Amino acid sequence: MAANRRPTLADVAREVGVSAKTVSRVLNEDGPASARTREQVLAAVAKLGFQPNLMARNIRVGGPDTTIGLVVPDLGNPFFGAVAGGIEDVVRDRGLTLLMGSSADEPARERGLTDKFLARRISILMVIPSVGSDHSHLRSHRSTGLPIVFVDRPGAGLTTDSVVSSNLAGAHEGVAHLIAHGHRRIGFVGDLPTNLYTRRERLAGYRSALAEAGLPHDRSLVINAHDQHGASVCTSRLLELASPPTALFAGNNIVALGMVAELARIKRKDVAVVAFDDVPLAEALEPALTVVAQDPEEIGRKAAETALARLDGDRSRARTITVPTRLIVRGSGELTAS
Amino acid sequence: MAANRRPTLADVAREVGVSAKTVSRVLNEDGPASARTREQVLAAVAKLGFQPNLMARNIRVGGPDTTIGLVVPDLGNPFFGAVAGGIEDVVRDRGLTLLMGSSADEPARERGLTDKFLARRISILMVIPSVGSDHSHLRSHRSTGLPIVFVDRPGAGLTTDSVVSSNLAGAHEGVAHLIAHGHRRIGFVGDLPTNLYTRRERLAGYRSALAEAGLPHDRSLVINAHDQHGASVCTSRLLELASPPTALFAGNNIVALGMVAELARIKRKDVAVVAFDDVPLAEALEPALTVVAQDPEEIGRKAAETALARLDGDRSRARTITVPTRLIVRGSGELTAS
DNA sequence: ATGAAAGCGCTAACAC
DNA sequence: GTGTTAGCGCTTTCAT
Repeated sequence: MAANRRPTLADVAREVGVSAKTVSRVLNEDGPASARTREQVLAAVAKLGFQPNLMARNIRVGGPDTTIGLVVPDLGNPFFGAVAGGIEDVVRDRGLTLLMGSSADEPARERGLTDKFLARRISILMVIPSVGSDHSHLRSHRSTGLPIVFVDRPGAGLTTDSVVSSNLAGAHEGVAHLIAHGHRRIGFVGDLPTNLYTRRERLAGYRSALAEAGLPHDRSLVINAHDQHGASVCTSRLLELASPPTALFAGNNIVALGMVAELARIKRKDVAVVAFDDVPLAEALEPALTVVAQDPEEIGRKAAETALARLDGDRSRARTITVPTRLIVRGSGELTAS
Repeated sequence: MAANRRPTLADVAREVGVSAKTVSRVLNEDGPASARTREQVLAAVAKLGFQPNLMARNIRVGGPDTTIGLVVPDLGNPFFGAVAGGIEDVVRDRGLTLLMGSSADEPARERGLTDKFLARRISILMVIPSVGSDHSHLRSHRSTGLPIVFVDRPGAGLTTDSVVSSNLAGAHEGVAHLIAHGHRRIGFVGDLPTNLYTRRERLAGYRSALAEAGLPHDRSLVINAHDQHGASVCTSRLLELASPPTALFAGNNIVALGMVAELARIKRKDVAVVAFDDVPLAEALEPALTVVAQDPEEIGRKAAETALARLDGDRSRARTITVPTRLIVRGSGELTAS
């Protein structure tokens, strides 16, 4: 009972008293088959509980496997979960299945995952690149016709399609919102590492908004954190400056959580806040949190659509698709500067 | 340039002037190989950009594929993302990769995914069962030695391992907390459909806490919602009753979001609340949200450990592992009844 | 309408 | 230390 072999095509054929090829024909609705044969085969399949071995099929047919490899930094981060959901929505109809792994933003783990995926002959590769990753090794795969899409951040060493949020414009809009309410000293708490693409773009948006308003750029107001707790520490540190900011901009969802938690802890409702990326319960906070919302599902969908187009023969040059962000005004950004 | 064939073992062998088996030996560190041969082979592998075809290998070796199939209801729900992360943490060292798909809680989609996974000859199957699914068709696979684990909810029609939260005890503890603060009319907003395992268990916990305190069970105080908005509607409906509850219990994280959002919207800070499942920013709310926290990563880890033990030959009878919940008191449950 | 033989890319089993 | 043969489970090609 323990380790029974699974039945094969040959087993089914033997059961019916027919050749393997005939069974194959019935199951794939390939060539012709008499009604009687078809019935018998189907009956035997059901009886034996036969399920075709997809790997064996793929190997013979030679085409890629019907999977799509996706590398994310962290499976637990809802942002990436939403991206994955968007991808799945689009590829489901094509019969593609998601192969997923998390890189912890470490290039070595990212490389290990992509190598494994490639060894499986995936149909599409999608990567949210880790900081410091180099992707030139993927060139030979691209030239084999494998669609590769970088998601959320651009890759390095390989020219291919990518899908990102309007990070710079979104941050600009959020900071401009604060400036419009009279703030002149605005703190920025960003991601780590500091050369992370999204952090650089959003910081650039922060700076451009300041420049547009003719405000000076004070480096002491820019600080970075790796996790939620770090963001809390950064927040209190900024507020303890000799000349503290009257408003804060959070560079991502995790930072936003830490920042809001810290402001609640020290009961500071007078500090204006705008966060990049929406968070649950933003409306229930006091004041309700104003955010620059991303659309992770849409990012996933666009990435999937692009990759499928490539699979269908689209040979146009690599594009970068920008998914717009949206300022959702809820109150926390409208506190006026003292 | 477009659809170049990927190099095979034979290509590498030809390049070096050696047999395919020798290349295989070098790459898998199987049998012996002279230092010189090894070098030449490695050089050729690098030159041609050869990557072994894992599917071909698997088919020959006959063992299962080094993947683990995971069906979740919704990729975007952070609870399931955290479960997936816990699983990955445990199986990574064994070289197993996650194959994931979302069922939308529809039995047909769940079945489609498991069938696809099984056709790929996965090493382990993990399912968060949809309401109404039947799993008796998996019996033949179990008897082939495939470890199957139900996660978060028990499956139907198949006796196998499962890992769940202490739903009943957790809900009991949360409701008892409210009772201890003088509440006698406590509303319960649960999941839909009403026969969902987690809802039934948590409702049972709610009832047992009432019974323990000698409180009557008023059916009009129990109501259900499918999504966040529905939970908001349920919340206001409960509060509009002729004899409204003074405290509310939220049956899951999504319901909690809707409930808290609604209470904030109508500015009711006098209603005590305890939620099942933690939510981000619970500490930053006013009052801070008291929750019965689950540990999704631990659920994932336990499920993975159980499955790996089965893979390693554990033939003991099927177990149900219960991962404890933890009451986190933050304030919202301590409002005393008027 | 069906079957036989060959072969996809790889490795097990046996040579030498 | 290395090569040969056979064969995993399936499909292609060509017969019949």
